Amino acid sequence: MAIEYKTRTQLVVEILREKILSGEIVAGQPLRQAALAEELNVSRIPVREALLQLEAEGLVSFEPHKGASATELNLDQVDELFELRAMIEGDLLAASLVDITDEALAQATEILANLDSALGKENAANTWSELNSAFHNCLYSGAKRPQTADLVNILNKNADRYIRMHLLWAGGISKAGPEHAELLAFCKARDIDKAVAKLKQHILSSRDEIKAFLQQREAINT
Amino acid sequence: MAIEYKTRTQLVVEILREKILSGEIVAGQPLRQAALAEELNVSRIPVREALLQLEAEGLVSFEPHKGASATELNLDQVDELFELRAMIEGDLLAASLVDITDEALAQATEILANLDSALGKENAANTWSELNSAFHNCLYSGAKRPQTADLVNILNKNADRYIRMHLLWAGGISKAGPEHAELLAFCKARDIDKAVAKLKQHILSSRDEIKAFLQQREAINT
DNA sequence: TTATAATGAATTGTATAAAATAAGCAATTC
DNA sequence: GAATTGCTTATTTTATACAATTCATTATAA
Repeated sequence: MAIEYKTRTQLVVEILREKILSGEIVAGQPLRQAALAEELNVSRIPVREALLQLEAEGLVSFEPHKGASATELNLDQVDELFELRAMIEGDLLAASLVDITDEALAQATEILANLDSALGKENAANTWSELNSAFHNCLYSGAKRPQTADLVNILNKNADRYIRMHLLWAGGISKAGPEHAELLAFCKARDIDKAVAKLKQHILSSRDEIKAFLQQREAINT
Repeated sequence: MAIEYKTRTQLVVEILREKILSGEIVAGQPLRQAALAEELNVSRIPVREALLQLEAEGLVSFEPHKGASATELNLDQVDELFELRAMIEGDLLAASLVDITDEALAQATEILANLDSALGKENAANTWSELNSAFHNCLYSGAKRPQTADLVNILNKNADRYIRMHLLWAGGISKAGPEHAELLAFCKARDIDKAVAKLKQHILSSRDEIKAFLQQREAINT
């Protein structure tokens, strides 16, 4: 594999994104350009540009002259985000299953095995969310809709923070394991309707668990 | 209304976006930072940051060390874009109609009148696409889904280039006028199913006209 | 006391200069 | 003569320096 040269900006994007998704940078916290630049040993320009990119992804909000901060989604926004995902990913899956390859399905099976075994281990939240994303992308690979796939990935980056938070707190989306297996089974059977229904239900049930958790946390903090 | 102070970056974004949407900057053409900076009388930093923002909107593609260029959509991508729009906007309209206000509908009626009269005049494409966008947003105002609305607006900025191009070339999406009127009528009647069906058909029929135009142009250029 | 204006520190936004990178062309090797 | 290597130049990327803005604090006046 070729060595990938990356610009400082790209590196900073990746570092900051990971810090936000993992919760190291907590929502609402102001992100001072100078402080980040010094911490990462770069100048403020790549930091600024990284923050702009993260704003486009929805992870950061950037107000002119006032600075950036990690965004936080309220309950309504979580609702909106997961419903968007259910709709778009459902459509994408339907398009994909029409001519998905056996290789893709085999790969999904493999990822699923890793996914289950990842739960107990160290750093579970990070690897789990990465594998989860890979599993879903694998199922969508037949769709040949690159723009839609990009959009789904951006939406997932937003959802990811909440999924990880929930993983850390509750040890996982409790129903994800069996749901994934059922979903994959419908896909292998090429039963589009049932697969799409299962996927939507899967996304919306994780939404429900996350919302319940957020509500609980809110209640404690007031 | 208060005067809005804008950063140079924001001004550059607006200028470049308009140039791309209007076709003044043609797709594929490289966008040299130094040249743009001199032309607009700013330094390269705000130009860079503007290009990054436009990349997030999908109007520009930015390759490290190689520079930026206005993106061009091929036929498949146009398909994908308009189908995404049909799905998301259809869902948004359905949610909106549940409790849209009479004021919003009255406003939409007004915009529609302006829209029809805008067609003959000078600069038709620019004002038309602005009013078209306002009309649609008006119909979605009841949904209270700010994130989805943002997403729709980004997708529309991409579609806009093709809509304007088609307007300039063929004098308008031929069926848009009557389709808008029918759509509004269904909305006023709060007939969600028919309104959504009409909206989707409206988006997809404009897709068809645009694709036909693109195909024709492609045939000529080869 | 309250409202308003002035002050200054902290922070962001922009310009310019320096460094890094890529692409094209000439020189060299085989 | 084809392929490779090294240099030149154009361009982007990053650093540093400076200007503009915001926000909190203090001073002033009603």
